[in-house]
Amino acid sequence: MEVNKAERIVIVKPVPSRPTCSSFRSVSELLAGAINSSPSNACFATAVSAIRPKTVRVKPMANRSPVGMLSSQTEVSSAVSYSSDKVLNSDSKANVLYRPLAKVVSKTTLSLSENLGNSNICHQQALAQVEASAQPPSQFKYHFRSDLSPNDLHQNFSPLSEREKKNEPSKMASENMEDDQKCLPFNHNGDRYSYDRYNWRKYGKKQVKGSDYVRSYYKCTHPNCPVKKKVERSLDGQIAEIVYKGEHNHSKPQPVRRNTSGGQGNIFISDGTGQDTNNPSLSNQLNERIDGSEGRTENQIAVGLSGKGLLSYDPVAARVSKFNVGIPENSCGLSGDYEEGSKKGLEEADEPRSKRRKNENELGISGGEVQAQGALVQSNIDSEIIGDGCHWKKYGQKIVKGNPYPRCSNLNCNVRKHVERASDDPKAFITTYEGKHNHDMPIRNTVGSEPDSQAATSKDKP
DNA sequence: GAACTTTGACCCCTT
DNA sequence: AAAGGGGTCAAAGTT
Repeated sequence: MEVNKAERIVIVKPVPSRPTCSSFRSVSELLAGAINSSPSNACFATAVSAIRPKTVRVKPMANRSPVGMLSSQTEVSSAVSYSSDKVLNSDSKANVLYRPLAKVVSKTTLSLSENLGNSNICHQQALAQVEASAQPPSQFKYHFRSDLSPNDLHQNFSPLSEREKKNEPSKMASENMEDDQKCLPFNHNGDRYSYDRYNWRKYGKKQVKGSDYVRSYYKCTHPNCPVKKKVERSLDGQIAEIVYKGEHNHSKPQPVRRNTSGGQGNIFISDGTGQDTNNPSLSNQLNERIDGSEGRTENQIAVGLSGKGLLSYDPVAARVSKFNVGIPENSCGLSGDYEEGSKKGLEEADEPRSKRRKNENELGISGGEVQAQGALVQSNIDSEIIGDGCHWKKYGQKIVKGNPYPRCSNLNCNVRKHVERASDDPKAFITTYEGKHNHDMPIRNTVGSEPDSQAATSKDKP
């Protein structure tokens, strides 16, 4: 990878602000609405919490970067985000990492995914994004954002098998809440798995100066493992950024395979080939992507994820893949850090931690992974109306310097959307938004679009 | 009582 | 050299 030291690395870190929403609804209402209402319900997005960058933090990283930090800026930058036409070069010090604008998973998508009966859509998308960005980075920084709460997403993407067992809509909300706990990524030892399948222990928490973010510090619980990660979350618990540091000196915790009566796998993907999972292909994907984004020296993974977009693992994921409804184009409610995201959901679920832990122990897959899986319900990128509910017109395309990803810039009103995708994998893509819509979103009635909406914009609408 | 999180304080690095 | 902020520690609190 080519290194351009003349350039500087700049991380633009917007500070989120909440758009006002005249029609607030309770979580249960949202859930109910997501489950029962039609896909075209534009209000869903409105109801979903959203974070929109209000200001930006420009943080020169060159000096502070640990060894190897951002050394593969190419992947990082390109994979994460863009600033207009600035080409983000590898190790470039001039790279600009934009924190993607908050996005909302449209009701349409939720409905669709529900129809598909899987919870992997978002997860796959996340994986795709990660994969797209997961070049051999020494430093990784993923930026995913979503406006869905763990419950929001999870509720709507609950596993098919789970739904099949539940016939009473009125109970779905509460039961799904419970499912959240059941789907916590914990290993058999009770240690908490993150989406990355490592175990983390929180050792610190701080309010990020000059922003609304709260930063949590985690250490890998594996003995002598030097890996740490810090997770930034907005006040409402949404994960804004995850940064990994260090290299694991051990393999990922071995998953415990369990089968429950409901046919819920709750299985962790093995470190190897993934053959011991219900979905080998998926497993491979996960491993590849996860491996590609983690465990590298001084990796900095700022994953734009939705701490709230948690989903339970659905062994039926394979089914989802079959549907492959479309090409993901954005980061829907991702849970790069399942641990973080799930926590919020758990707290909201108001369930005793002891119980949570118990449930957690029964699970092997991280919600983040699942969530990413679920992100695949997307429309084609070149569609005039993309999943974010807005019209987009492709006005350019270029090969990102330093990597093979073509980059498209869609222009609409004041908003630009950059979509980066791997040439060899149409599912691997990174979407970055710039600017703010100055108009209402077109109303769609079609199912099949995806959750690629910009939260604030959507929320401002009635 | 164990395990984990929270939180204030401290240390160190950067500016 | 001083101030400010980030990262870490460790006691207290929570489940």
